[in-house]
Amino acid sequence: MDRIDHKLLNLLQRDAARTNADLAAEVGLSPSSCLRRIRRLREGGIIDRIVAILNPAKVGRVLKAWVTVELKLHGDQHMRRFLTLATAEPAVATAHAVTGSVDVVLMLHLRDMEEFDALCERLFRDNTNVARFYTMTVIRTAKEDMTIQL
Amino acid sequence: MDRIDHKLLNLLQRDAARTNADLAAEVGLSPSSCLRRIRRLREGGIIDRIVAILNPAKVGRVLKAWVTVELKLHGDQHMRRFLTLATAEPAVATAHAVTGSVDVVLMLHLRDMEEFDALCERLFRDNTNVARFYTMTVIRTAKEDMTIQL
DNA sequence: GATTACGATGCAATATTATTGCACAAGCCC
DNA sequence: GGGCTTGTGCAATAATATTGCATCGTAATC
Repeated sequence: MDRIDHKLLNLLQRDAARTNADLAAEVGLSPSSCLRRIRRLREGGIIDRIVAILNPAKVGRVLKAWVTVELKLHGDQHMRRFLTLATAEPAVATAHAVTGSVDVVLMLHLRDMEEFDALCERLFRDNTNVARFYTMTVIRTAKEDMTIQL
Repeated sequence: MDRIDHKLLNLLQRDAARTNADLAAEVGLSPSSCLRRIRRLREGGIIDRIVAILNPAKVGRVLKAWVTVELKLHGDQHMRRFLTLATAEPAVATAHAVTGSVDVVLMLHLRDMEEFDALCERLFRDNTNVARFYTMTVIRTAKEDMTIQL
């Protein structure tokens, strides 16, 4: 993991559709060396996967929201059960168990408020283990990378 | 945007490194047709970009945390200024202005607590416009897709 | 109902790109 | 220095993407 690897990772996090020859030129290597480095990064699990990022608005997911959740019962079983419920929902993009004033943080990608309402019904109101939840609707997205600057 | 497009998008969100022939077989199309669909999806902006997702732990970003921020002054200028500060930080993965009990939600990818401390110093304590901030450290990640199920 | 126009499809040819074998050079340990 | 490992570039090869073209199905128009 030297300087060139870092450079490659930064480039690939921005655009992984470029040709290998292109990348090689930018980092100052021959295509074959460059390819071998990238393969090493993939096989070593440094690069977890290559994915397509969709434009949420163009596929009808215009609303984004954070929801923080307080559970009533905090045992591992109860936490696990709630997380299972949450991850099963297509609208739930991320679900994390956290420390702090709440127990779970969810990120939602929604079509409209109706979908949100339905989701709440399933996830919060029916489930007796949710003590309280706080919704934060996104007004503006200033940054949204899964990128890790190296 | 028919059934096949949806299928392609779902597959590409999971793994965009597959060969076109592979994808074509899975959705039941010839390679050429499949390729033309994918190109249309890219050119139409449905597919925003293709990126490499790194394994945070393998590049030394072992801590993940959410921080919700309350600002003192809520004008557009002040909001904008804070978001600019935040997005400039490499450790800040996402930054959103939101409605609700707080004004901004940040997602952080951190090396260690020292980095967190330094970040707080720059972003929260020095900046007089932050009234309060709440840190939620991630214990467990149950789901973390940027994927949008279609 | 026939006809036209349009878009999507598959096949085959071609162009691009990834991949591998190999020889060489740099760094490192003994 | 000698042997070892690791990374490199070049050139040949394999794999893959891309394009041109004929065809098919569908829907709109007359």
